[in-house]
Parts: sequence; structure tokens; C-alpha cells
Amino acid sequence: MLKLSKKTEYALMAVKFMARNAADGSVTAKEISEGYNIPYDLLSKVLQQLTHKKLVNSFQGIKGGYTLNHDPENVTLFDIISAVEPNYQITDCFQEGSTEKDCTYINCCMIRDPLAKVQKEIDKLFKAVTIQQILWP
Amino acid sequence: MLKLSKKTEYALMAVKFMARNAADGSVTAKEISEGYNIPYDLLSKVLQQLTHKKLVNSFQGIKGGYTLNHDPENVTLFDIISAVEPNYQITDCFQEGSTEKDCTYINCCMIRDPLAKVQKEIDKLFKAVTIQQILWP
DNA sequence: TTTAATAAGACTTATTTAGTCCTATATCAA
DNA sequence: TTGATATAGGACTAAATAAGTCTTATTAAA
Ligand code: SF4
Ligand code: SF4
Repeated sequence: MLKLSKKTEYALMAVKFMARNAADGSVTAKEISEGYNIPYDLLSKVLQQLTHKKLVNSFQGIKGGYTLNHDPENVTLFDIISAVEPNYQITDCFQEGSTEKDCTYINCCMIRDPLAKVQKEIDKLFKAVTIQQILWP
Repeated sequence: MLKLSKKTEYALMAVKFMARNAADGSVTAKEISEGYNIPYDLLSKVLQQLTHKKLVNSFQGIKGGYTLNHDPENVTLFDIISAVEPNYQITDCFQEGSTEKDCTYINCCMIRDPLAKVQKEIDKLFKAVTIQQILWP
């Protein structure tokens, strides 16, 4: 159905919040959650995923929080999506080492390679969009 | 998660089958289903949806079946997807007349317009890919 | 040592997708 | 005219995924 998950949207919103409040140093998950009305627990997971991909810095402890790790013009929509969506591809069979478990048609499929090309185009598109462009259009 | 549904894949496979067997006149859902191992009932629905969008011709009755209504180079991936996926867009809020029921953030959202632009790029991409290119790469 | 933050896994619920079943209708041919 | 076989389409069930919640552990400043 080609829909982005809420996690991607929350990630973008969180990045926006962090950039806006960069002056005040780090920003907590609670502040973002309350500022934009995002479920706290889910947002926390999103921030953790962004941390793993080094898109944000996290600081633990009572004065902890998050900061952006890159300038918005150096982070793309592709970075955000692939940090947050486990496998964001248009079919189930593009992963490294996909087998019949992923799709029963995998060994006889006549649309796989062509769709892989479409996937590459989509990747290219997402890599061409920076979050700078998205969040300050 | 950005995945195409099985219905889209089945639609593409069905189109391929029809083109391949065009010489024999119309082709039945059963033949496609058995030829490519696609669940019959689901495939039938897909074919009905393609019929509604005039992408295929359907013939009822005992000698009935389906034929392609256009040359493969004149049908795009966009046509197939939008025939078969109810609303294939990357967010819930791009429909005509979307309200708070679709997304609670709709009136305060800072990422909606930018994502709409991304959607347009995706549309453009899908419209640029013909099923000729996909099925006979 | 208390407090407030992140980290992370387990769990539950809601939504969507995939698949099935059943009945109606159309058409051909014996 | 009737039986066989095709599409049409609605209702339903099951499976998979996404979204949200709960709980416990860890971290670090005051
Ligand atoms: S049907 Fe083909 S393209 Fe789709 S998931 Fe299976 S192998 Fe991949
Ligand atoms: S968060 Fe914004 S972009 Fe996403 S569905 Fe809601 S209104 Fe649309």
C-alpha cells in the first residue's frame, strides 16, 4: 500500500523539534512528545533507532536528551526511513539471502528484477531529498 | 513500510500471462491462477478491478475470459497500482477532503506539504515505467 | 542516594492485507 | 430450455503488520 509508517513521521517531527530547539542544548523525548503530541514510548523507540544510526546523539542520565548529529542538509529522507523502517522495500524478496520463505514465487518470478529497478529509482528519489528540504520548504 | 501489495504483483503477473497468451484469444482467471499459482479468488478480484479501470476486457459466460485492452507500452505501473490499491499514497492525509479522522495531526502538521511533494515524485516515477518495460525488460 | 533521563525487551491492541466462501448473473451449446 | 462454465461481487475469516503500552534496567547529575 506504499504507506510510510507513523514511526517515519514521528522521526521527521522529532528532527524538526530538535533543530528548532538546538539552541537550548539537548532536548528530551518528553519535550518532543508533549510538544507535538506524539506517544512517548513509541517516540522513544524512534529516537533510539535514530541513535543507533548515528543520526542523533543521545545523552543518558538526569540531564540527558538528544541532539542532532548532522546538519539537516546532510541527512536525507532515505537515512530517516531506513533507520526507522525495518525493511522498507516494495517487495519481500530484495533482502540479502531472500528465500522461498519470503515469497513462494521467488524462483520463478518474472517481475522481481524489474521491480528491483523500480526500487532503485525510489531509493534514488529518497536520497535526493534532504530533511532540510522537507522540514524548511 | 512502502510495500506493494500482493494484488499489484498478481495484476502484473496476470498482465504478463494475458500478453503471452494473446494469440489464443481470451484467457480465463483459472488459467492464470493455475499457470502462475495465484489464489483463484483473489486473482478474480484483481481482474475485476483491472476491468473496472478498463485495463482489461472481460467476457462473461461459458466461453468468457479476459484480454488486454491496451498495448503494454501504453500502460504504466501507475495505472496498475492505482487500479488495484485502494489508496496507495505514502500518508493518510492526501485524499480529497481528508480530515482529523484520517490523522489527528492534520491541522498542525509541518511535514504534510513536503511529503505531498515526495508523493508527486513517486507518482511521476510510476507513470514513467510502462509494463512493457517491466514485463519484457 | 535520589531523581529524571535513556535503553530495551515483552506485551497488547488496532489496522490492514491476504485469502476464502457463497450466491448471482451471463453466455454458449447440446 | 437446460446444464455447464465463465465473470461479478459481497461477506467473511485468517494472517501479518503497525501502533501503542508496560515493565525493568541502566546512566549520570545534583
Ligand atoms: S512475487 Fe516476485 S517480486 Fe513479488 S515478492 Fe515474490 S519473488 Fe519478489
Ligand atoms: S502526520 Fe502529517 S503528513 Fe502524516 S498523515 Fe498526519 S497530517 Fe499527514
